[in-house]
Amino acid sequence: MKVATYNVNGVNGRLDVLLRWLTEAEPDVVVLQELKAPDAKFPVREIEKAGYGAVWHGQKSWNGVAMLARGSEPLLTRKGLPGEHEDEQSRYIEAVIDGIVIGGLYLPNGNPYPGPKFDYKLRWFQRLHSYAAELLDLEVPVILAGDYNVMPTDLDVYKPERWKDDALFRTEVREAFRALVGQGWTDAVRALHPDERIYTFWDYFRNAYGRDAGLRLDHILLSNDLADRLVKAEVDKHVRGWEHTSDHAPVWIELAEKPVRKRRK
DNA sequence: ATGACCAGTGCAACTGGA
Repeated sequence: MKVATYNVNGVNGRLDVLLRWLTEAEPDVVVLQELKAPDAKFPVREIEKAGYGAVWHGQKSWNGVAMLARGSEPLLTRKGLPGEHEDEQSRYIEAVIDGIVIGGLYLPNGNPYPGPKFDYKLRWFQRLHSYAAELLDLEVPVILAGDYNVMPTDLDVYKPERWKDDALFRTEVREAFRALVGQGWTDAVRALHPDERIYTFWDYFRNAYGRDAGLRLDHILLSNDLADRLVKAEVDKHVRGWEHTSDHAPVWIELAEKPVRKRRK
């Protein structure tokens, strides 16, 4: 089973790029972020034509998340995170596919630091932390994938010192990510590539992609039983080099049918 | 330190992104 996360940066504006990648990569499940479209403008017809069932949680102009399943309909279980009733930003969607609970998320950017947007990011992180713990308590296979808008360590940034006061790299935010993973999640890409510089985002400015001045922002977290089934975790970096493309590249994992590794600890 | 590039909205020139 191949599960991917992709910040498309406009699902309609870049529909050609999304469909091209779906055809090429053939993922079984995809969580999408930054739809930048209200519910009524989600391109369900084109996505179904490509062979995918879909659920989505849109919003006018900004944010927006979706989940696609190849050859089936995701069973929607949640839109939005609990804990802040007045939160109107579409940043979380959850569905069950093949017996796996899959959460697709788009964590707030949080810039500029300091300020209300940064505070909202930390609150959102705290809500995710609480809800993620509830998911683990269910003792079913769970994936939390998406654009976390955090580089977890120095290895995930082309030039760490330049980013230390940015909302994507502030100590509080890295600490929040570390605490989340510490609940018992596995960062799939890092688990299989512990020492590699791997990026998932390259700025449109300053020829960032050409210089490989990237950031690792998109992560796939696995509950323990799924971590045991992890066989591959990669970034489709070449997609960032396509014409008219998103500033993020798709990230994906391959899960075996049965456990392939021993439980750590 | 700044600005470089994008999409969306809506028709000029902003906001938000990271």
